[in-house]
Amino acid sequence: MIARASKLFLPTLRDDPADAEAVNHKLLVRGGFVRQVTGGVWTFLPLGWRVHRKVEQIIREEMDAIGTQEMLMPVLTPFELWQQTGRDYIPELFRLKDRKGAEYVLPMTHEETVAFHARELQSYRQLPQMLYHFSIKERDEPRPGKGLIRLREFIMKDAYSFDRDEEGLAKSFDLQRGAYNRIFDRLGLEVYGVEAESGMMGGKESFDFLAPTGAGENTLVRCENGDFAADLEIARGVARPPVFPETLLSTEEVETPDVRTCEALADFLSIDVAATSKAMPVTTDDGMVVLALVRGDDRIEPAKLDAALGKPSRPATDDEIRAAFGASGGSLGPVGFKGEVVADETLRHGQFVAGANKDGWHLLGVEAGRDFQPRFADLRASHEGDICPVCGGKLQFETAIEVGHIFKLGTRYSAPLGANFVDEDGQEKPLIMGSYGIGPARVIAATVEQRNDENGIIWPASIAPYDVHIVVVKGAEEVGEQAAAVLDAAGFDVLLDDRDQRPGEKFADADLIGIPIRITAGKKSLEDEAVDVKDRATGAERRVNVADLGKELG
RNA sequence: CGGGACGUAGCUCAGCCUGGUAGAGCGCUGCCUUUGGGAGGCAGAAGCCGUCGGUUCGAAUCCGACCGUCCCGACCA
Repeated sequence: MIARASKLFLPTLRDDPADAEAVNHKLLVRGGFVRQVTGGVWTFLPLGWRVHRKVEQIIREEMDAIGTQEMLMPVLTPFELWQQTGRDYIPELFRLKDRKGAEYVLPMTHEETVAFHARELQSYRQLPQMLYHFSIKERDEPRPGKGLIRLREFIMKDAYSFDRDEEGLAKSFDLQRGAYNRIFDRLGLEVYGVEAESGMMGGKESFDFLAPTGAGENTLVRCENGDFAADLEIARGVARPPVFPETLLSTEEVETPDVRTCEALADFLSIDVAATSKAMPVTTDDGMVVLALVRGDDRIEPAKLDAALGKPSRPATDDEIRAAFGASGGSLGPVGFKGEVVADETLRHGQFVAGANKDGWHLLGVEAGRDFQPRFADLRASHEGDICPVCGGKLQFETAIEVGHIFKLGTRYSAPLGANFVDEDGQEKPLIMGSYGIGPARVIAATVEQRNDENGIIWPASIAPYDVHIVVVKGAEEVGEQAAAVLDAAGFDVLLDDRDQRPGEKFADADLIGIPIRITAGKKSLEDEAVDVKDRATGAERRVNVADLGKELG
């Protein structure tokens, strides 16, 4: 196939768009791949859509290869289905009414709809089943942005598995996980599969696929020795051991005027900040004030705290703190507090300095179990300097894009929607479900974030919009056409830049667009019926006879 | 939802403080010239200065509200 640049809708830009910060945003807009219509809502222009379809095709092939069947479910969905699963409250859910007043949602994912169809699976003899589709998802995100990373409307491949039991689900899950690894491999993306939080999807186990990039919304924690990787939200790094002061037989009050932070406290007392404790009072959604306690050098990871509490929480207000502690922030501690105390595992052993619940005073030698009775949980956010739980190596932190997420759902959707089957024993049981999502737009964003230089994008061959970009310099039109014809006959997709532009502009556009192979047809090579072939990634250039192009690039 | 920045031609921006005929570069149209890394010349087209309201003889400019975009935070399958 030969596409002529002179005929394409391919609006490249010389400058970065003013409102772009993320690299993927800048380069995809400048390269004429995409345009934003409104916040978080984008059009894929012809060039960008070619990339999108290539990404889809790789996903499609790997889904098909493990027996997942492609279908298509609608966007417009009865609200009732979401009421039945109790997901009708989700703030990100777009809702609308038709002219008769009937209510609909624009779904953010299709568990409800696919479970609705799965009601037609009636016997264990029909299991397992795996279904998928590519379809538009709608999410009323409070803060869309960062180019194609956080969108309000996007296409997702979502697959669903249906099994008779947990064992079957484990097999389906492994099949999908294997397919995901092959997909990311073919996409040329650096991706790490890690344990993850399930969030509002429910279910028991989930696995995130994180692509480390310059822009992103997740943090990938990795051991320098490559034996540990996790999402920061659940990463369990090992904190360094504190240097404790002398052990005390009982707590001692100490006056600490104007000390507001743990660092200041440690300075004031001349002790290791890791030997202090940090109190964070939170209010749960049922109105209880709970004291969360971590080491002075740690920060609380809210996702972990909520998981430990089993319910959402928010920082307590000043009034709530006064009422519960009789002191204000900066001097709070667990000793004497009447409510529940949840302490991080790092506080299990040793004596720490804690607030005395008296403004301007702290307690020395506070010991869990002796001076207060906490419930222990993993609350602390891992941070740089933590130690790998596997090998003791150093943990490294990287910003990452979540490009895929797979879940073991169990009966979370099948039970409320009545998607049951009759098992071998004659009993009716809910289907055991899994769901498996991947967003091509995020794949594209992550690819651009990972593969670019100061001149533009460097696509991997597997998803490049075209295979070869031919730059025709004035006077070499004939050779350019010949080269295009030879490559076309050899099965390559060719972008032929036949525009009436100066060569510099064409080279700049070629670098920006980032097709892996650039061919220049110009006077330099004209006399020997040859062209210059340049590798976008390495910059290596060589001269090839037009007749040999098919063989040389094959 | 909190904090911040911004909104003027297709794009990137100046003008605003100190109110008085709306500007530049790039791009676009025509012609000339040039052609292996975003050339040059001549001539042109192109903007309801985000919207609404207020102040004023007069508002891109001052004031207010709203809308939109981007960033940080909260939130997030």
